[in-house]
Amino acid sequence: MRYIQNPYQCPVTRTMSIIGGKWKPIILNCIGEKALRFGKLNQLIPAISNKVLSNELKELEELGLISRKEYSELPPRVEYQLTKTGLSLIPLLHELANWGNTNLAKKLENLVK
Amino acid sequence: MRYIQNPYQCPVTRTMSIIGGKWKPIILNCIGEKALRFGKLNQLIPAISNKVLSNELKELEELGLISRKEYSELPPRVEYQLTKTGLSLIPLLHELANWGNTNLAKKLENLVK
DNA sequence: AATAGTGGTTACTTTTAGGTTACTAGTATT
DNA sequence: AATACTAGTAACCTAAAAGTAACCACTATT
Repeated sequence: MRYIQNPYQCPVTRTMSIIGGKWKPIILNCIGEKALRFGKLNQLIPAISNKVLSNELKELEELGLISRKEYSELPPRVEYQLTKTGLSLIPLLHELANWGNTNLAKKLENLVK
Repeated sequence: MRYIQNPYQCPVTRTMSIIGGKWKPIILNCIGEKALRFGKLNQLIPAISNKVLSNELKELEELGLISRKEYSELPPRVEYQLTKTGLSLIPLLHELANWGNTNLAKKLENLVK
């Protein structure tokens, strides 16, 4: 693999830029196979602000990992779902989680806020 | 999985905190099966400054992903190698790279600097 | 008439990651 | 006597990510 020394061309770093944020893996995992509304996501992830949630959802949509369906009702209803690409990421997220649980559980306990 | 809504307790986010930086996956991948000196790493990854390289290596060492061997010679010689844990991460990095190449190649072309 | 619920936006501030440049100690070389 | 080599460190700076708090339109409910 060439150019791997440059983050902008490193495929791992590029993948990270999609799932590496503070909230993206959590959001993707929360949605899972379901269709969730904005408010529901906000409930499930109470520590995220609606501004950040809004941003992350927009980015995930632009990247083609989630789809946004707006129903013209009142009060408004918007549902978010994983796309096929988004779904294909879930097993990888679980592998990452497993690796972390196996190899870093002790090291990272003190990181927990 | 409980508490996944809080990044500090989310196993994916915790794993990300290890491999999610701009340089860590590149460094891990460069070392691979070899034992590399500081200067050699700096050559292989010319875009990283020695301050940042030094920091990253320290963090990777603290996390138990690489080992640092100092030879008391003059001029000094220090060699970095992946630990068993570090080596176990390599296949995961490749999976991430493959996923990105398959699913994001087009989306991310414009991100390349 | 006021309040609540929905899915956000706006403006501003703080935090964190990463970058730049210069510098160090000790010896060997020219 | 000056310079080079190694593996860094120190002080400072910048840009991006994330957080905070207030606000919006529209309708339904009390």
